[in-house]
Order: sequence, then structure tokens, then C-alpha cells
Amino acid sequence: HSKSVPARSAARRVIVHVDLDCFYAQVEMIRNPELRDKPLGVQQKYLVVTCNYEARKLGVKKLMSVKDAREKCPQLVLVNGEDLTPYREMSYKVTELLGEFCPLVERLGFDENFVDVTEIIEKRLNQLQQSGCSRVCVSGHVYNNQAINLHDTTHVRLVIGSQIAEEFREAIHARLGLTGCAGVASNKLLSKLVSGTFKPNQQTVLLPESWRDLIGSLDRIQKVPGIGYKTTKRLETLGVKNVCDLQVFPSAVLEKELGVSVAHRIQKLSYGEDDSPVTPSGPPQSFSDEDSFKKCSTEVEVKEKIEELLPNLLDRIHKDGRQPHTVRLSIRQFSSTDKWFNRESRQCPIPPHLIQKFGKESSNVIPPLVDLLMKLFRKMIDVDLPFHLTLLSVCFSNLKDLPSSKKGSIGFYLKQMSPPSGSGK
DNA sequence: TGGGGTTAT
DNA sequence: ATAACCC
Repeated sequence: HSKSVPARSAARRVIVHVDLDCFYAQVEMIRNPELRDKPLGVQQKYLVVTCNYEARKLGVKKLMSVKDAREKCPQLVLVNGEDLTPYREMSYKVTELLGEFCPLVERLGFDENFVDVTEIIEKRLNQLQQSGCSRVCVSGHVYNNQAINLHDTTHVRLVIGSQIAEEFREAIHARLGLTGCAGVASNKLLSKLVSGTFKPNQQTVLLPESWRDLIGSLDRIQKVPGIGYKTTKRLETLGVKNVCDLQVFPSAVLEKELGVSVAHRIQKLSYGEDDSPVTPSGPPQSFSDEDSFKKCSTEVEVKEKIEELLPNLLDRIHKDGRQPHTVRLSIRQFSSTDKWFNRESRQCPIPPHLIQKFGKESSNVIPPLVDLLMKLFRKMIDVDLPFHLTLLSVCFSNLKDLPSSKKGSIGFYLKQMSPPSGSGK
């Protein structure tokens, strides 16, 4: 079936990137409609992590401190967003909805999804041919206002992609009440970059002839998705400051500094090339819950914090229906220099007799789990010496389906995968 | 800077 | 177990 792309050597994909507008703030406005017309910020600890457009007009920015935000905008309404449950739930509804259109949906964080719509377009092209219709009309913006050539089949396919993107956004709005942006292009990198070009609640398609302009519009190299903080620092060492520098930089030198794999990948990114597939995310690989604080310096406090984190986590695991086989405890220790980046963790298998208890309603898994986690804690921290933690995190991973005998509410969106159809071999 | 996630080594 | 990346 997948080998049915023979002579069409331009076997180009069409990818849609969907990016919800100020997601947490939108969810909060749905939860409490009175907040609709007010400047709203979502607060975690002393940060405003996101805010609605009312607030942005008044000068509030993402990740601004609460102090600065209130100075800028005294009327700002703040809601606490430290419990991600409502956002996580809405996030999966969006992914689930996109999954109704097509199986290739990949999540990126809570508010972004990539959808490979190549196959949907293939079907629509056939329908169009059969009905003898040659009129196709673009939805939303065309990057650079580039003229569309309807004799160019690549253009036509991207235009149909723009129509599908419009349907995605309409469905998300009609069914979930959320607005967002979309970008349509031939790969994930470009679709993501182009989705941000017209900003709230709009969409943009990139035609292949304009990729240079899109890439060239990136003022800093870290704006390339996939080139992060560390790589940027090392590129600066090499004198590579912008995307153009990276394009023409000698590959051999780059490989020596970053390794073959990274060097090759990011240099292709600098040409707008990205052959990474849209990988269906499916259900989560891990469940974690964390809390940060100013100071935690006794074993008793650590135990209390862990006990606070567990109920919520166990609830999520129970609703998921799968059983975790690994637990991890992560900490962040206070340090005046290098304040944010140093996390350590220890993990271990969950003993089988505890795993069994996970699904059970009445059983109290918490005390033995706390014990297990405190053992992990003592592997990291000598409790006889003074310590100063600023974060604790508990993560369950290595999730396995329970043996099919056990009945439960498998509450997840994963569509029943059709059993391996190829079977031959 | 929060409170999450993923993959590669 | 860590390090990099993403939001």
C-alpha cells in the first residue's frame, strides 16, 4: 500500500501544524466566561506563564514575573494554573479531534499538533478529478502573498491542505470552543514556522518557492525548532550567528563540534529540510507531577511533598488504565550560581506486588510508594548532611497494558489500531 | 523563570 | 541517568 507512490517522484508530503492561541488562558476563559473580556493571566508560582490577548495589548508578556505584570497592568486578573489537569484534558480532546480526520497526529507540548494530511489530499484530488472540477481556492493567507499556480500540482496539493487546515480549526472551534493558528507546508519544520506568521486565530500556507524567505526571516538561530540553547552556544563559539552562516558553514568542522548526527540534522534544517515523519503520539509515555518551592530541607518535608504529589498522579494512572513499571524521583538542589538546570534523578522498577495494587480502588498503594521514593531520595541525598531542595518531581513510566483479562475503563483516545494488515512475509 | 513532555546517548 | 530538545 505504501509502495503505491512510484513515478510520482515528487512524493511530497503536506503537513499541517496546529497551534492553539494562548492555550491555558483560553481554557480558563471557557471554565469561567466572566473572564472573557478582561485581561487575564495564568499564574504559576511568581510567573505569569501565559495571558490572553486583552492582557497582551496592555503589555503583559508570556513568562513575565507577576510583579512586572501587575506594574504594567494593574487591572490584570490572575488565575492559578499550577494544576495542569484542565489543560491536559482539553489538550487531549484537541488531539483526539484531529485524530478523527486522520491517524497521523503528533503532539508537541499541550497546545500544538502536527498532522500529516498527505493521504487525505490524495483522496480529494481523486474526487476532484472524477467530478471534473478544476477550481480550488486557498483558505487563509499565502506566505509572502505568493501567486498560486494551479497548473503546479504541488501548489494544488498545498491549497487543498489549506482547506483541510481550515476544517481543523473550524472543528476545534465548533466542538471545543478554542481558537488557534495553522501552518501548511511540505514538512514539520516549515509548517511550524509558517503557522506563526499571522497570529491569533489565522492560518498560512507556504509554497515551496518561498522557503528561503521564511527561513531568512529568522533573526536568531535559536528560532529554528530543533536548535536549542546549548547548540546555539556552541554555534556562537564557531562564529555561526544566523541561519545563513549555518547554511554555508563547513560540514566537517560542524561535525567535529556537534557530532555527525546533530551537525547533519541542523544543517539540513537551515535549508528548510526536515524529513522527520509525523509520529503518532498515542497515549502518554509517562505521567509526572512536580512542585517547586523556595526551600525544603528535612526528610519529613520531603515525605510530605511526595505525599502531596502522589494522589493526583495515581488518579491519572487509574484513569489511563495502564500500569507503570518504573518510578522516578527527581530533585533540584539550590545553588546560587547556575540556578536553573541542575536536576538529578533516581529511578527503579516498581515491585510486582505494588503494581498489582495500582488498579484497585480501595487498596492503599501510597505508603509503600512513599517508602520506595524515600529510598530513592536517600540514594541522591545524604540526609545526615544539610540539604536545600527547590523542586521535587515524581514520574511513572514504562507503562504497560494490563493483561486483557482485567476489565477497566481504558479511557484513552487511542483508536483501535487495526491488527497488522500486511501479514505476509 | 513553571509544570509539564519527548528522544538520544 | 543524564542531556538535549519541545511547549
